[in-house]
Amino acid sequence: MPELPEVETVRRDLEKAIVGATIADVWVSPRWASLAHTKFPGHRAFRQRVVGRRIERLERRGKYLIFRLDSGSLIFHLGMSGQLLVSPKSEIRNPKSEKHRHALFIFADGRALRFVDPRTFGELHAVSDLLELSALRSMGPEPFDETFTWRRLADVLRKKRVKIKAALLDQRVMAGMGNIYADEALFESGIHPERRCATLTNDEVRRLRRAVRAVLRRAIASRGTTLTDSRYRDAFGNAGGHRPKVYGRAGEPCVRCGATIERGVMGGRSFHYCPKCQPRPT
DNA sequence: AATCGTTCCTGATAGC
DNA sequence: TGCTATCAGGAACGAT
Repeated sequence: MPELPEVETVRRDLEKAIVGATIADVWVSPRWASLAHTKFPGHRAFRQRVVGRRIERLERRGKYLIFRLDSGSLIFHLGMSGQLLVSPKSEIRNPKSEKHRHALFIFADGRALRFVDPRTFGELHAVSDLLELSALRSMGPEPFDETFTWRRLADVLRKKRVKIKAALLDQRVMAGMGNIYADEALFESGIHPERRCATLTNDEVRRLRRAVRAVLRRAIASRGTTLTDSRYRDAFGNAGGHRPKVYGRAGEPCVRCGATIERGVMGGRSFHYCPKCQPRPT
C-alpha cells in the first residue's frame, strides 16, 4: 500500500510530467461524491477551485501528495489502493470506461491525470490552506528533515504507553510510516514490535531513527513496494522493485539469521518480525 | 489527554 | 463450479 516511499515516487514522476500544466477540465465520479468519508465539497465547488489553475509545484507531506496551484492546493491521499496515473494525449478518455476511476483531470495540452482507487480509502481535497486538513495540522516530523533527531524521538516515545509498532504508525510521531515500513524499520533496528515505547534505551532509539531513514531511503531508490494485495503503481503504471525483509514473509527464513519469520496481530493490524533478531519483551 | 475499538470499501483468497 | 466468509489497510470518530 502507498506509504512514504510510494507517494514520493509518484511525486517525483508527476513532478517531471505535469508541473507547469494547466487543468483545463475535471471530472469526479458521482460515487466518489457520495462517499461520506471523502468530505467532497460537491462537483460545482470542486470545479470552481480547480479548473483553469496551473500546477506550480508538487510536494509531499507524510503520505499526502500536494499539488501547489497558482491559487490554492489540490491534496491527494492514496489510502491503500489509490493510483495517480498520467495518460498520454492519444488515449481515449471516456469517464465511464475505466473501473474504479474516481477523478479525471484533463490538461490544456490534452494529456490527463487519472485517480483510480478500488477500495476508496483515498482522499481528494481542494483547499486554499493546507491546514484545513486536521491530519496535516497534527502531523509529526518528516523522517528526512533535520528536526527528526533521535533526542526528539526519544522525548516523544518516553511519554507514550503504547507499543512501538503502534507509535510508528501514529502520524503524529513521525510522518509517512505505514504497516510495511514500520515492520521493516523495527527488523532493521532489532526491536520487537511489542516493546513498550518508554522501555526503549537511547541506543535503541538511535538505531530506530537510523533504520527508519535507511529503510525509507532504500525503498525510494527501488521505487516502492508492490505486493499481491497492494496493487501500488507509479504514475506511469509500473510496479515498485522493493522487496521487504519481514513484511508478508511469515514462515519464510530471516535474511539475516535464517530463523523463521513470525506474524502477529496488534490492534487489528498484522506485524511481522524475526524472533531471533528481535527478542520478545519479557 | 491518551488510547482503544469501530467504521468506511472491494478484491483476493480460503473453505465448503 | 459457484457460493459465502474472511482478511487487508489509513484516518476519523466516538467511547472510555
